Amino acid sequence: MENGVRFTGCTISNHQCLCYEKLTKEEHDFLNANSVWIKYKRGEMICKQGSFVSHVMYMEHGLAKVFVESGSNALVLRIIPDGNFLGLAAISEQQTTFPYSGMAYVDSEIRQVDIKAFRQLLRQNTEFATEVINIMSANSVQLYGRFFCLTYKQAFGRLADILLCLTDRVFKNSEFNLPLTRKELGELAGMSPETVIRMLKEFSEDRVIRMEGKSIEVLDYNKLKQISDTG
Amino acid sequence: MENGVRFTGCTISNHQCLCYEKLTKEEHDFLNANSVWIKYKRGEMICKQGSFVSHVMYMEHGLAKVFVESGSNALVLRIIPDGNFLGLAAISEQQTTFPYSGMAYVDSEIRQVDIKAFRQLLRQNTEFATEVINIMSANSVQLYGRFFCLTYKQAFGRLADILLCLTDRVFKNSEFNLPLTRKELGELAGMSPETVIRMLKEFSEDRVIRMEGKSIEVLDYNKLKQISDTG
DNA sequence: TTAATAGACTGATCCGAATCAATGTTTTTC
DNA sequence: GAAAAACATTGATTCGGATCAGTCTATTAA
Repeated sequence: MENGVRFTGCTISNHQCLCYEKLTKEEHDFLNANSVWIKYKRGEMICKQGSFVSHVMYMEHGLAKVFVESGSNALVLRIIPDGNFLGLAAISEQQTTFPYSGMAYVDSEIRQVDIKAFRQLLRQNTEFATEVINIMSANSVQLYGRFFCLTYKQAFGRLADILLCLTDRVFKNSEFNLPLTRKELGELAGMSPETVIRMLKEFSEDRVIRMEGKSIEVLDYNKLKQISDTG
Repeated sequence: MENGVRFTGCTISNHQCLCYEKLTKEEHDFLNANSVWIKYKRGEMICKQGSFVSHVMYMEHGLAKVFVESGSNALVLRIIPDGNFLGLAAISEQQTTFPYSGMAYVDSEIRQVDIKAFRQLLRQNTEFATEVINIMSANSVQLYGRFFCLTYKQAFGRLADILLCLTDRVFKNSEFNLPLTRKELGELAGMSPETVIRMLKEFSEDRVIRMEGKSIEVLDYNKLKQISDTG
């Protein structure tokens, strides 16, 4: 691949969120005093595109998608596992409304931090601000790759990307029980549910994966990588 | 449109870059002492995806594209007019190489700021850091819209977006002399050069635009907006 | 327990836009 | 100023994947 860069449609930023470690004890207490923790059930909306921003959201544990929608189309920007922010666009003073929606894939617990408190920490603790910049930067780079793949890769390459992302980053296991419908998988890979089904079937027939209802096992990891590269 | 959000494939972030105004006189001098100004001709590479990052780039005057590439495919992330950074991904300590390339559309002058000096200013001046966060945030939001459009809109809608972006934001005039080839226009709108030509011809026949070689005039702005919305 | 509904799957059809091929036109280059 | 190269244009063809329609299956609700 050219320029040492290999793009994938992977939906998870590979940045380890370290910003809380940059806070002093007092700042940490201040943060907690200005936080609430909310539980969401699978399918519940965590934030809604276009609504007013009043807080920053952090995934304590669970799994969620962050997506933009218009009409009947939805595009998943990224998926949020434990220990990540559901996007940080909200920290800009100019951004008064959410530019995306968030929805829980599984039962999840979210920490909401008051936006004013968060911004105050950004102003008073430079290390913290720098770390937040690092996170935003990593998110952007991840999105570039995903953007490229959804624009130029063919369907099977995009689906391979998502399967790799799920094994490598989300479930960290070659076998997993998918908490997503075929339609949701389609939103991730940028294709219709029917195409998802056909592609998965094809992967099964080629012994690249084994599939049984919601359970998926990656049998031939390298082949999947190859499909991702050439697709 | 739902949720008060209207996506366009527009390539320019609508954020006014204010971060230099946040600097003190001394910091400004420090910045200048750590800057060099470089002139690029049309078509010259300003930065190359995958190469080491040593500086932040700021467009003093000119026009450039920032794009990702792999194999023979290129995807324009955004275009950079006067007074904007060519992406800020470089300011993250984790990001040692450029995640994208930059190329001058027209003869341009770029200010290069030493990355260490820039990071120092980020650490010492919180207002400056906050403003940089605002810029990154605006860039992200702009990219979400562009991502959505290139994924879901049809070719004529995407091309309408680009034409609107060129009139409204780049040239700020309903008539302009396009410094881009059809191929470059295609990279912007995410389609092949042939499709660009066919669509432009169709727009001309429908009296939405007037076209004469490199010169384009938008005749029916509202129709173009409508095509952008429904496409 | 049954009805209702959402999701999974299959096959047939259609369409948007890429690709290919060929020609005309403009811009560079020597 | 001629040759070469890059770009613009047009038409024909192909194909990936969406859409549509229908069946089957698994949840969920009454």
